[in-house]
Amino acid sequence: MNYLPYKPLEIEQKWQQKWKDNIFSHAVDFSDKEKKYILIEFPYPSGAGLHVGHVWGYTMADVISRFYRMNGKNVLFPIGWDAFGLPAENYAIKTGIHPRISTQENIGNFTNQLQRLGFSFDWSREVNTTDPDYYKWTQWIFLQFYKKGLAYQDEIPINWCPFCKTGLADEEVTSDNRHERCGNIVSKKKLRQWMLKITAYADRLIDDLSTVDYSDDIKNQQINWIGKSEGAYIRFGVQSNPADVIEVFTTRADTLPGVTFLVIAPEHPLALSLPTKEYIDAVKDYIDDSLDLSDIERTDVSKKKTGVFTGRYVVSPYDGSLVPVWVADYVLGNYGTGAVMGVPAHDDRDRVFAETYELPIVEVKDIGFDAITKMIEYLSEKGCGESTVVYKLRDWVFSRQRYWGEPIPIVHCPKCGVVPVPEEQLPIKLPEVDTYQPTDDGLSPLASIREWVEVPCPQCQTMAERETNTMPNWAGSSWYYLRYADSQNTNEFANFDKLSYFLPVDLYIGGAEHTTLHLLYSRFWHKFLFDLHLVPTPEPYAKRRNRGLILGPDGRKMSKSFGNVINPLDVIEQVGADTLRLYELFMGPFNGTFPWNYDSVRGVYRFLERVWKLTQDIVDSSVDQTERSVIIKLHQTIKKVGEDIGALKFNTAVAAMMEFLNVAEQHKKSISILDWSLFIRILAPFAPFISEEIWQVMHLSDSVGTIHILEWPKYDDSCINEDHVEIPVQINGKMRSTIIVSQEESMREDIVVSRANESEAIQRFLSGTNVKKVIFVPGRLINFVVTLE
RNA sequence: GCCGGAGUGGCGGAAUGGCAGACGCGUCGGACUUAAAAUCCGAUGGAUUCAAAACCCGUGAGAGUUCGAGUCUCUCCUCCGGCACCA
Repeated sequence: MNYLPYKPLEIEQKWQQKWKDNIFSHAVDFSDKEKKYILIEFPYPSGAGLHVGHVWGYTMADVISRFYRMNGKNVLFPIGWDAFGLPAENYAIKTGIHPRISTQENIGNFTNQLQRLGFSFDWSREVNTTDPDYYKWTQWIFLQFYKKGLAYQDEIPINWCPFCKTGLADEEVTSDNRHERCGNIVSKKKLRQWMLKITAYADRLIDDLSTVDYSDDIKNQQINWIGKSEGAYIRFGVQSNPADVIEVFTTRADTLPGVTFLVIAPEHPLALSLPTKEYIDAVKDYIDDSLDLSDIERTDVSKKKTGVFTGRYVVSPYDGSLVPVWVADYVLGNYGTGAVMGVPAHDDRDRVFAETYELPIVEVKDIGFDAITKMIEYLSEKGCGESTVVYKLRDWVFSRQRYWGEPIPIVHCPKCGVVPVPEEQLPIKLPEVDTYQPTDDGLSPLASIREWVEVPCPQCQTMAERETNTMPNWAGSSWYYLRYADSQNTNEFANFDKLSYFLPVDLYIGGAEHTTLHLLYSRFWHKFLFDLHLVPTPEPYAKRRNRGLILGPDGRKMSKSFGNVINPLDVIEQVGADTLRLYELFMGPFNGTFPWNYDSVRGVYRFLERVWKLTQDIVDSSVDQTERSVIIKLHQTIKKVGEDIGALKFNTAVAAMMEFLNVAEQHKKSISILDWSLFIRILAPFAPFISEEIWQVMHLSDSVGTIHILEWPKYDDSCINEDHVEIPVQINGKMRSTIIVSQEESMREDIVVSRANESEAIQRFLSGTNVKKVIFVPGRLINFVVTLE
């Protein structure tokens, strides 16, 4: 016959237009239906446009959302823009184009691309972190942190380029500690910063992981990141001046008798005041040198251990012996107390240090868990120490010296000090500036807008100054999933009842790179809001899975510099969005890593084209009855695809549909339109465009309604099982033959055994042996355990 | 070094402890075509064999548990991801 050709671009363009303001993808507040909240990490709308990695994650979430809708659920599947960030600001520095303008353009571009892919987002709930109506609430939440004492200021070293005179983000610093733009060595500069006290939630962030369904690798990574370790503080008095005390942290208090030296970090408060006259110059030089080193260099394992003696001794609280104090950069200032006791016999790093400087090594006999307990008891009695818990997790540096972020709603008053902006004055909007370059002394570009900075103090009306730091771009993404529940609310960040209906998120899909930052930060914010009774659940995400990584065709990570980036739009131009969606799902399992393969894209295109053609055969022959073998395969496929979607096994779901097509093509003259339409329905969540076209245009149904609100087909159990099954026959566990029996017969041992014995091949293998045992797995297999006669 | 994850055909991958290699790609052969592309049909883990049947070997290596191991246990190797002088 003459087939109507499959023209994906025409079909997709048509439906894309019609779906623009579809409402079947809108979630309903307080519906009687069961809700399902499917969340994807909202994108940063970069100038480069959508990435194939986005497409993969979003397609999986879209399939699930469509599947749940067809199963009668009220699905919330929202989208928004994480639009503050460094690239837009750097672009503005380079071109002078306001970040708001370029961001708006990029959002328009992303929107088109997402719609082109047929994602069934609820566009009525779109959020944008740079919208003052949105960041008003980001600022508001900050004020709540401030009021509870969880937002505070501290002097924190930042990356500083002395040549450009700007502060730098970590990602602007190359691995050899240079500014990526100008190539100059980056140093550290201490600046006043706002901090959020995430450490106050460290225990709960660990403990509550047991209440959520995150994959084990995610849980482990978060636990290791928080890095809880139990140990003890031990205090050593300085010999020359017992008022000075050096406190160390150790997890091995039992090794205290083996202490032969003490090491303090170059950043330690006593590092400059402790040394004797004789040693002070050497110590100063050493500290200057080590502070020039980057963290990466300091913590490089291959680096030689260096240090310098202070000329001072402390007194061991264990036996009163004198212990020399050294300064060395292998001890970090920001972990524990910035000081450690050197026990070279029981710690590798201490041993290397001791060997380098020829310090004594003393072994401790009585070590272990009990010894630790005894030692801590002994120390607490003497008042020289106590048990404690420390964390690797540090408080969150929450300010940036940047323009393109949420202004921190604080006023600094010469009389009143730090004054929070009254809530009714929110949002504090970003002012227009002439230049986006940070100032020479490392302040945000906002600092030079005097008419914005100078405001009367909200408390005493004295002229005061606004905080000019902005928030990091993790701020807006820490609570966006809450806003989706009630995105238009002007009185509160979201209505509690609506939150109670939609929360928690049932499935959160995103990239592994956000496991320890965004995911942890947003859990922290959520718990804080929970404590204020503003959100209904202690955890935001009931289930989290990280998607894997798509590599370039050359097997390397996609990167501009390798020239191996696949642009999803190019793929769509060639084969259409349905093929792109299906291909990415088919590539491999949810969290795997695989290279792009053009030829395999072709294979998926062929599949859709064959579906298209076969539809015409089936409509053309218009039979009422479907061949039994096709019915069986159809119902097996409905079952398999439904189960696979629930288990996030999209690759095998697609494979199952391909298998069905292979069977169906063998019997194309004996498939009813009705049965075929069931197959098109299960294809619909995966390939929404071609399914809709087949449904509405190719007369599979009299209905003109969209296929995407139809019920997911039910499979018939009586159609799942084949009439006859092939049972493998094993001898001593080795497959020797198979027999074919009916479904009922396959469940009966006596019949299967006698049929097996009838088989020629089996008789040959059994001759000359004694059957010692028969293992029978009903419906599955028979195994004769034999010995030679 | 530590913590995760993974090693299966030429490639991506599939397999509740039960017929290893589903599905797709590629390759080979054939049909159609003046020809090519596209499409369709068939074959496709390896060894052995003129060929077929049959048999043998095969899931990183080695042991173990089991009637039976890609799957479970132990030891080792390799790769990927994350963290790392964290006391």
